[in-house]
Amino acid sequence: MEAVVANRKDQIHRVAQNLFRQRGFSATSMRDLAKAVGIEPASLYSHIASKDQLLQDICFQMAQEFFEALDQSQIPGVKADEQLRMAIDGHIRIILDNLDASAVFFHEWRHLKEPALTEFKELRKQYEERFRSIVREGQEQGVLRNIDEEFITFTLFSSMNRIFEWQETRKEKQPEEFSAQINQLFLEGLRVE
Amino acid sequence: MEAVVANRKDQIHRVAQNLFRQRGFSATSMRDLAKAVGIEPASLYSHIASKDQLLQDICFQMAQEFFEALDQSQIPGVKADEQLRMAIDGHIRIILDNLDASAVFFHEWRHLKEPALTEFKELRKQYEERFRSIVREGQEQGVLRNIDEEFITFTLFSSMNRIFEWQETRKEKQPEEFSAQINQLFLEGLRVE
DNA sequence: CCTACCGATCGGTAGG
DNA sequence: CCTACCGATCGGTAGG
Repeated sequence: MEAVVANRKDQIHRVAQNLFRQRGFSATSMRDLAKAVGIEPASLYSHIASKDQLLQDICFQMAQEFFEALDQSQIPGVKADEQLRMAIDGHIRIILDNLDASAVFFHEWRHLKEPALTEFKELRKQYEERFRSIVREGQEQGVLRNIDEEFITFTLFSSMNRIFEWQETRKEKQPEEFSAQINQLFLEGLRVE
Repeated sequence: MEAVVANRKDQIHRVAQNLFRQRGFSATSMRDLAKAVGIEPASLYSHIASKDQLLQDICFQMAQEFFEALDQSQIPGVKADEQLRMAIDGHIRIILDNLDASAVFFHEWRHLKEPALTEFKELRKQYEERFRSIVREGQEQGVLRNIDEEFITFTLFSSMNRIFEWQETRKEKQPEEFSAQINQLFLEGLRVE
């Protein structure tokens, strides 16, 4: 029975990620969610604590995925431009592997309740700071151009974090090519020649 | 009395833009809006037709602003790279002049009801196509590098359309510098040397 | 996992 | 622009 409960919980999470992405967190009711899962609304609460907790789980699970990918891409002794390339690859891979959850992560985090909201913002700040410090390192090593690293990182995240929207507008292009093209644009544009 | 009504209507629009930005369209109630304006909820309907109409007005007014700025930046006989620079300048200026409305435009358009939703997507598609055609022109003229113009335009919009979030995270930097830096990144990165 | 149900809140209208 | 109010829907609980 434990296995069934675990599967149902996973199913609820998957369906919730999809609905929250399509309609937004606030515009998705627990009745919508229950119907899409195929059970009565009240039955959801055998598997999850609350709608708020559901959003919290989705956002913090994604945060963990991003941090783990970043940890793996930071190998000591590797030049900063290569570290940046690997960090970009990892970040984009996590998004592509979790399209619905990523959309919720980037669009719906505002609806987190305190103290989760403050903690979320803090984690995001730390994550972005690690990218900024790689850029700074690259500038100190002389392998990256000396453009304001606050701006570069902000723009880099802007570009990466909307990849999940690509499919919503156009489908001819494989999203996998994104990583290579983002890297080309930012690294060829930034690398000292 | 007409003047008073017009002012009140403008005030409702401004307050709504701010609330929809902060809390999202679905999570903002007409009671929240009325309270922030300083009148009773029912009194809102002397000035606006519905909550849906309010969102629709905000989104389509912004769409018009963007198109007008683009029209003004397209001067015949000007080289495509310079036209792109002016189009970027205009787009970013509209965002900076309408921070709350821009945030609603970019985040809350999903909640538009049909047929407005379809019309909105169509307008956005047309607008983006005009940028893509400037990039293509630049490539044909040999002044812009031959990187996939779908990708370039998508990434360019990703970078420009999140400028309104800059102040939410950091305040040290003037948003006005953005236009120059986006242009530097994309045009120096793209321009044939 | 269901039936039955709660109090709260929603967008909006009637009538003045 | 207000008072009074409508039907619908919300997240969630009790009890089995």
